[in-house]
Amino acid sequence: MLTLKYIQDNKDQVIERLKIKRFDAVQIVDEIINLDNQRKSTQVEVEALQAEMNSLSKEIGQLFKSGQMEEANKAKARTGELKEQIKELDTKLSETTTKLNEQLVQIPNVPNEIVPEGKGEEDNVEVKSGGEMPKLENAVPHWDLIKKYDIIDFELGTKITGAGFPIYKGKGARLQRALINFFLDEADKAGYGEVIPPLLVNEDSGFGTGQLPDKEGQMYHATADNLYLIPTAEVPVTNIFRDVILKASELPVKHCAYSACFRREAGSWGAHVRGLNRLHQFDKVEIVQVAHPSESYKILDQMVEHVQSLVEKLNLPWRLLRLCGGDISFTAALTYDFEVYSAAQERWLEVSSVSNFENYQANRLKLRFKEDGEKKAQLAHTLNGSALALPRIMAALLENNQCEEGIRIPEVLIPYTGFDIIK
RNA sequence: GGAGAGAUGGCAGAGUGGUCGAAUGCGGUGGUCUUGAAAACCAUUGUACCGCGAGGUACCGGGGGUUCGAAUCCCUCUCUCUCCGCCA
Repeated sequence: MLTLKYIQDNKDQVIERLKIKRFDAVQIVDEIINLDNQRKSTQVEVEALQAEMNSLSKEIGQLFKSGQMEEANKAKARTGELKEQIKELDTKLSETTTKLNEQLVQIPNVPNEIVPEGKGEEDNVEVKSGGEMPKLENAVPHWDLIKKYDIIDFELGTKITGAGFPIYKGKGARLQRALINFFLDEADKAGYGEVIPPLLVNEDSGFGTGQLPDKEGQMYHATADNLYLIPTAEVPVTNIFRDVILKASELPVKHCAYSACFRREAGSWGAHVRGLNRLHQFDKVEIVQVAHPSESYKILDQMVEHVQSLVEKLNLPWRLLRLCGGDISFTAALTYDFEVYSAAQERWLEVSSVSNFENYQANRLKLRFKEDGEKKAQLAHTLNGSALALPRIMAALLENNQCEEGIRIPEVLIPYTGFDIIK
């Protein structure tokens, strides 16, 4: 969430910039400022009373000690009213604080200046692109290829779990594992320390990265234990740093993680979601960084370059989009999407989303750092990106590399798969 | 799953109703000494909010209660450890 101070100091700017995210902040910002003023004045009142109570209690203690019972009891009588008042104001204070936080959490992150205006996908701006478009005639879509070569079985997954939980088989499973290992190795080379995080997280973690309370319905919820299945490794990995104060010299912290990801995708089924295009469970390698605020945009570029190197090594035609205000997520300040071209579907598929959250997540996480010699901790910046999400990469690889003999495996993956063609 | 013990500052570990935001040790930081370092010695060392400041308030796992007053007593939740059971 945004910090109160930022909202107070930049009220007009916040309202103006959030228009790009198509969020009308006029009313809520006023309400927040009002609530905070109310909170402050109530707090001042309570604390004055508490101070009085504290000193009175000390007096009483002294009186008892020196045996002045009568005086002591007289003083005790005075505390009753104070107690009442404190209790009343205390309730008011916590109510105000709760309301304030409820409002604060509802304001999206302020987009960076370079976020383009726009309503949705169609207004995203292409920044750059690369790779060669495959020249194929009568390209077969991946959902037919996987049947032909028996490498992924959707029906079997449906039987065992439900739609959107495919079973990878034989060379399909092997290719999946090859991609995971390739992505992890590349991340390792780029200096990202690997972690294997839990796949279920508690409520605090869901809140820390912004999935809760906003996107509650998007996550699978294990209600018996009140745990959520992670929609992305971003959640557990970023939450490593919840309530942490780092040294400035430790920044940036770089992590990567492979995990299965679980998404309910409620209400989002329809056209364009055949085959591997949209799943309830999928694999992804995620990269996460905690950065110094002065460096976070430089680091965002580095992360984009890292992802670019991956799609290039896989020989996939790619393009990089800067998300417009209408398409960028609630918590991000700036997001780049990578898309790869899928030859048979003749469309671009999103395979990575790389974002700078500035201090929006850090403020929820209480993730701070201290400058050398400084006493005051300040909020760090968090960033993350997919590097990469597997299913659509798989889809594009299968479709783009199909030929008479079978499906050719990209050079870089052969050491991982142990075969160079699926036939 | 059953029984018991526990949760205190970066760490270890005192503190069982007031003088406790909290002893002591270690660690960290600054300094003295030294050619430099180590050792020793001295000082300093939690977070947040309010206030221009002096200062005030809150926090001893979370929440609630008793009391004029709670780290300390009571209830409850979570977590950790030990033993038993089950188990990859």
